[in-house]
Amino acid sequence: MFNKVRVRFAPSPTGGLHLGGVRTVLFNYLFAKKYGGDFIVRIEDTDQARFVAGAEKYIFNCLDWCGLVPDESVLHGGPYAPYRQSERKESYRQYAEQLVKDDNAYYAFDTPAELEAMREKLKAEGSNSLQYDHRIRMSMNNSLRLSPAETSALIESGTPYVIRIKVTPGEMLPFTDMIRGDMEFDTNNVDDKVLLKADGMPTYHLAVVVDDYLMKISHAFRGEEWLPSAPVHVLLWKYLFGLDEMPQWAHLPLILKPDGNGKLSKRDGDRLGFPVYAMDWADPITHDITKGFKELGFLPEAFLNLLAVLGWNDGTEQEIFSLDELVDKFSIERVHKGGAKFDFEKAKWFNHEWIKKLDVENYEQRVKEIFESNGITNIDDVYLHQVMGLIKERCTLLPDFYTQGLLFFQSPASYDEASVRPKWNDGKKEYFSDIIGQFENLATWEATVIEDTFKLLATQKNIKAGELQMILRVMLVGNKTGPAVFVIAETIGKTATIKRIENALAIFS
RNA sequence: GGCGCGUUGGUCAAGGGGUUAAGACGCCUCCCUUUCACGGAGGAAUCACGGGUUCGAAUCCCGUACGUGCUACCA
Repeated sequence: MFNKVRVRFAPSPTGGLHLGGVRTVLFNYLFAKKYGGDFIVRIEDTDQARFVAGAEKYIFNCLDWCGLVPDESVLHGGPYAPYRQSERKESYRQYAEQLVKDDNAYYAFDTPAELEAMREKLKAEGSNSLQYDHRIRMSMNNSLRLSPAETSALIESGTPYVIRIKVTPGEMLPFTDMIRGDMEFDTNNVDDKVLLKADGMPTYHLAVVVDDYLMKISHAFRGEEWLPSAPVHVLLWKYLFGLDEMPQWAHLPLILKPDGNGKLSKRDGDRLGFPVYAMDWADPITHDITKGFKELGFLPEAFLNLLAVLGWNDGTEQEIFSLDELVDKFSIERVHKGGAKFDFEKAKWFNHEWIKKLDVENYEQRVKEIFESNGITNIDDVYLHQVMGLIKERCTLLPDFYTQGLLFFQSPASYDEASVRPKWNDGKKEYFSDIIGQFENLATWEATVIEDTFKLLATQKNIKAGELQMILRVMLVGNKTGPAVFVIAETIGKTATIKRIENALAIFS
């Protein structure tokens, strides 16, 4: 066991960063910070066919937005560089060859067509296992069956080959998972996985084990989908470095689709109208953009919060947690075993709560950008700040500040006449003509003063103040929504208030 | 098909032999406000099924069902 807690997040840059990925990073981060350990980000780019240019940079952008800063990574440096697997290629081969030497692995020359034929044959025979394993390896084209001379002849002639692990059947492999407790795997069901590919790149199986050892990883968190291949990793540790050095594992539950069945995927987001990626992901080839939580108007605090409580809770009724609180309260034992369906409605609720909780200073720059992208420029920062304070409790997503706040920047484009017409008459018309004059004469323009003036005239004219108030609201806002009407009047100012009443009067009369 | 993992309201979930089975989201009603929202008070809705073990099971055991994952020279 290593002395210091060292955890790692190891994404493969093949596209956007989805919810499950961010949650894995988050749990890694919380665990590392809780125990004063190191949080390492290593890039798993051994699959050149699926590697996507720009994806690595994108991943770091997402981490940056979330505030999950690595202690060691490609970007941040560290004592165990390089942190990109493609740059560690040679060291993997060395370990693979060592395994062969120790008779724990072997060379295999089977072509893809031969492998396919093998599976077809097994299927035809009604076998319930289509794996390349102890049952069939002696009938395949590998160094186990071939003589040493035949093997070296093939290698020297440049025949492509892979290195496969040699799994000894009939063994029970014990294994402890931090979330699931003690488990056991029967090696009879474990196949001879490829460790080193024909192109010289390692597969994930070899690379994680070697890197975890070399980078002194003490705890490893990954998705539940890795559970079936855990015995391969345990075996590799046993063969290469000894089980005592193996990190402790935690297999995280999956995040599932809200409807139907299955793991949440990018397609579900498109189909159901919510994001599954942390930030906008632009496909470099098709240029399709997949929406991200950030761009949709989520706060990073809310995003992290909702992810943390998907599959974990601290046992109390608390649901809103800051990152610091999470570091303090996180415990791996309280992570669930079962997958959780993602609920976008609840996700929005978290954002709403965080918008209310945080001072607007934390996000006013982003809101300003939203206004500007909608053509509202020359915004006064102090005024925007004031407006945001007035409407924050009715905003769920950041763009709501635009829809809710536009009335403070522009006169209504249209009016809810259906609400006004039934109440409209000459008395009301006269009232509003008169109120303009009274407003003009007010020395102080404050909500309470405006309200008093407004109600006094109503009493004098013997008109119900409530009805007038509704009409005033439609005059100023265009519809029956928004904060307290006299506060709106105060905020937009005397001139604008009078102007808007005059505009509306012209239309209603 | 084989193997693994899981299963408390629609969703997230607490609870790990004796509880009126918490709480949250969403939904509904009411109050506040002559608006919407916030806030407050209520409501409907749950232990997958079948067997055990036990005085007693949502909790322990077995089976079944269902869900989900893996079964690539992908991670």
